[in-house]
Amino acid sequence: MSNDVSYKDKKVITIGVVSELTGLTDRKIRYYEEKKLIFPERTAGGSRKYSFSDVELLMKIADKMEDGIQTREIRQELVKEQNRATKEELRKKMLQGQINAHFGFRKP
Amino acid sequence: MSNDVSYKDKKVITIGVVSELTGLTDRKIRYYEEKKLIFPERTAGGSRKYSFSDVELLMKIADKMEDGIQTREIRQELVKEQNRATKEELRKKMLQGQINAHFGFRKP
DNA sequence: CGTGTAAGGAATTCTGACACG
DNA sequence: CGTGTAAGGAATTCTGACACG
Repeated sequence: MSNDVSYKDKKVITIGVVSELTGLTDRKIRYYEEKKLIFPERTAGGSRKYSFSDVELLMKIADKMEDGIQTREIRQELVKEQNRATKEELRKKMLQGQINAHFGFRKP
Repeated sequence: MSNDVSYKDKKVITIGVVSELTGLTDRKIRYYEEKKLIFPERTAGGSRKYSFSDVELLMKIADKMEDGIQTREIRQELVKEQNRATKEELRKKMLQGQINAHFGFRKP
């Protein structure tokens, strides 16, 4: 189905590199996780791993923090965005279902 | 000019994750570097950083090693590939030069 | 030649807490 | 609330070398 998202969403970057990439301190990055703004995966040993998408999101977060927006609000915005995205995807799937129902669909 | 290559070629993955991703031991990964097959960058502290392209290349290398090909030969193949790519790029640039010469080119 | 491994050390990351404001 | 920092510990990575084949 999807394609090159494989890289952008793969969680492979450790916090030190994320810190370099975003200019944020480790402390801030971990704090935003605590506040549910970001969700890294972990290595077997417990080290955090982030994706390029996470890095982009962290930069957006940094901008909003600079604007004086609280993590609470940012979190709400993110949840809303996520809901919009989920709904959109659902809408697409239902439409596809209609199409399949109309034109029929059999395995080859 | 180029576009989304930004992610694929960005060196951000530490050797432990690369090891997970490729199934190769750290020892092997470092050895292939010693043999000039792969060229990671370094963090300030000296840790190696790889790109997704590097990961892909390592998997290709692993395949060839399984086929009993020596690092020496693999290296030669890689250099040839690189030369082909460089030539191709040069060819494109020269062609573009011809086009600009013919149709003229002024800054707006 | 390609790879495992033990060795010693340095860099990286982790958590929980105190501090300030 | 958001962030810095010192603390102690564990996981990660590094290099050079010996071993085997």
